[in-house]
Amino acid sequence: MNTLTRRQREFLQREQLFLDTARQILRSDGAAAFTMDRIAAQTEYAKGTVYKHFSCKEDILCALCHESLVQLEKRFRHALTLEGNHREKMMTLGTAYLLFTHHFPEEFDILIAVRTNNVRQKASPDRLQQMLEADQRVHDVMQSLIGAAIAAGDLQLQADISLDEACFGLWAMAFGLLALAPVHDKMEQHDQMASPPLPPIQQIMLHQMNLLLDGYRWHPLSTEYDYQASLNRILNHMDMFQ
Amino acid sequence: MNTLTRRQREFLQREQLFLDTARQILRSDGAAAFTMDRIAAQTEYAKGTVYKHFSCKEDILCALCHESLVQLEKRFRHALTLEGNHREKMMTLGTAYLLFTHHFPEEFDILIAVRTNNVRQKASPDRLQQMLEADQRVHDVMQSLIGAAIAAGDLQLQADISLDEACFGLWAMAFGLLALAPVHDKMEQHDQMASPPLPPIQQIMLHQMNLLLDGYRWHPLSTEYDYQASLNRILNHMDMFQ
DNA sequence: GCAAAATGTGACGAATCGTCACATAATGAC
DNA sequence: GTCATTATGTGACGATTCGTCACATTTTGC
Repeated sequence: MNTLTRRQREFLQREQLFLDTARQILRSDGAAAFTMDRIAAQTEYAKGTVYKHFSCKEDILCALCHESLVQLEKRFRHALTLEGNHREKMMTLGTAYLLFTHHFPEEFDILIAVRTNNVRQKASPDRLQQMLEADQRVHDVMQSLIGAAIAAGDLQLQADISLDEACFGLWAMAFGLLALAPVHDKMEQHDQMASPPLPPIQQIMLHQMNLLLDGYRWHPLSTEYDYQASLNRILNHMDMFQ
Repeated sequence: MNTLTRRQREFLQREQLFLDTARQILRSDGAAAFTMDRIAAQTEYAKGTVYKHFSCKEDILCALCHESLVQLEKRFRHALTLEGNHREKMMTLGTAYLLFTHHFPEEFDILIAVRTNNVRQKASPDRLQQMLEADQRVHDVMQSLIGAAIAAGDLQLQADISLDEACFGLWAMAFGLLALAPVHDKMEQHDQMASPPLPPIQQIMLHQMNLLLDGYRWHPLSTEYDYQASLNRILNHMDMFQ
């Protein structure tokens, strides 16, 4: 038996409806079309009702971001089930992140926008906290993998680097690559039409992660193992998320 | 003799006044106070006049971003004059970036916001192009350093990694670290009050760059040289920018 | 069946964007 | 110097969107 009353359940359901609608608007018509009125109109509720759930627009953004992070966590957890060594699993995490941002560029835009003070100041503390916790859970998946690699002897962190810091560094690298990739692509296109096309972001990510992980001395090193060859297996493994 | 007429000069001067004012508003009162009306009022021009210069709000953002990138380029060029090996110079670039973002967090917020499609779609193509070019010039500084390191034999890129890609990877790492650092700090604070304080972002950046550059096999490696000891020298060198 | 509490509404004021018809000033031809 | 033409400057305006609130409706508990 459910511990919630019908009304409470309805409330939660409605909240979900608002979020689903908001996300759909964002995906199909972009950030410009993302207005409170539009959400209200499309769900056939009044705007006041939307505000019963969310303190402001940025609050919805944070809620969406929270959901995205949950999605990402799901993908990350699946990524860890890949058959392979720990470093391949780490690469799978990177790939999962990459696929996610490419499939839902608008969502990734939110993940970026949420980094600015402006958004964070407006959103409600509760929602912000929830988001941080989801963020933490994503990190936890990475941490568990790094921990496993250490336990298995594939990796040995330098004394002055904590597990958390290692995790943060890898995360930041992936985020930076994905956030800057679109612009980088554009610059390349403008610069030189005739030159060979830049290796796609996927290739870049493989390279850069290999370099960073080699820096960590995470075995087997890229000189000892053909990670390029793992790529198809990894992509196959993540295929179920389209 | 100036090739511009008085009016053209006045026009440019006024444009600069608008930009300076916009930046000042942003720094002192934050993004929320950043409105076209406010800029017009504070410069004692009419709003229409502002729109004679900028197609929209996002256009100003891009112009500010452009200026910030020019600033950054200046600091980067100074960073290269450090006495030391090439890798220390690269670390100085990272430090310059870090100091810049810490001194002007609002400006960095712009640099982040400008990554989202929403902003890029609204800004005028001209302004966007200008910004990309400034971005490119910053990259060029990095590239020249990497090139010098290669020429000096400190670094040898793998065959499948272009100079441009290497540059992009380093840039992305730094950007990611700096963009995510504030949130990371907050998460740490929430999680565990009693634990030792996280190494500040400066320390993290040193570590992560060391790891990545070790991955590149950029000599001298962090195991062969005490880069921790270089830090003060680097900070001193960049002191002139406060 | 009714009072109190919870929920839902949409008109409203405020803020801001970007435009435009008109005002004012500068320029240059004569 | 005058005047037509061009360039520049203005701020009222319509449109959009945010977030609020007094009131309407529904549900709940008794």
